[in-house]
Amino acid sequence: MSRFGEAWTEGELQGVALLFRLMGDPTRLRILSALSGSNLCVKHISERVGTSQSATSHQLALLRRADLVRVARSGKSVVYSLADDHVRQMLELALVHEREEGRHE
Amino acid sequence: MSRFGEAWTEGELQGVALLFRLMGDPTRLRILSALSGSNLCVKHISERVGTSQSATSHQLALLRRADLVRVARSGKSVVYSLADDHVRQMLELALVHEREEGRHE
DNA sequence: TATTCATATGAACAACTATTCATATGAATT
DNA sequence: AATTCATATGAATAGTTGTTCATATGAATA
Repeated sequence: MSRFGEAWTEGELQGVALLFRLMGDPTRLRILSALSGSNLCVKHISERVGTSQSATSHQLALLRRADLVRVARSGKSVVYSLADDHVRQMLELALVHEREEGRHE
Repeated sequence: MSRFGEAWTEGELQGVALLFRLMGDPTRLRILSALSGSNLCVKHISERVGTSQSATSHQLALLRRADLVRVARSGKSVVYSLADDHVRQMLELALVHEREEGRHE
């Protein structure tokens, strides 16, 4: 479990880098964090996160393309949810790490 | 375990965002991936990752400040290692996620 | 089918960041 | 103490990216 370091192909490395990069933006992280609580439509995400409809949609498109979130239509609105449990686990791990290092007031 | 979404403070959010952002750069990810195999000095990291000594050192400084890696002097060289097991786990989770989604050739 | 409402998309600009090149630092060895 | 070798740092530049504003799309309802 500790020696998977050498096994990365170039494609995997780029993919994982993209994944982390996408999670590393405050707006997108807020979106993911919101979605970790409940599935939400774009409007609600936008309100909750505090970003414009357009900005929210742009970011959701990125998250969608990277399979970090899933989409489903419900009536007039489009509902987003976290792609799977890995995403949830990564968010949680990062939070735990952050709290342990404790570099925030 | 699935309802920690609301609990994020601003400081935590920024901290976690920084964490992911740092892991989201190909060069830094290569560094972390290399360190997940074994502890290495700057020179060896530089060779292994294929970046200049300067670039490597700059990136290591960022990783160090965010507590993603640890430092120890050994003779003339400075040896870097992953900060803790959370980092290793995050790398592994991301890789698993990436492989499952399988968007790489 | 016409209209509406929610979401998506495109172009452009501002802000951020990774690398390079040059040089500084500083522990270890002589 | 002087020198060397590994690492760190600073400034500048080029490339990347998030937001805004304007507008397009398109499913759902009347």
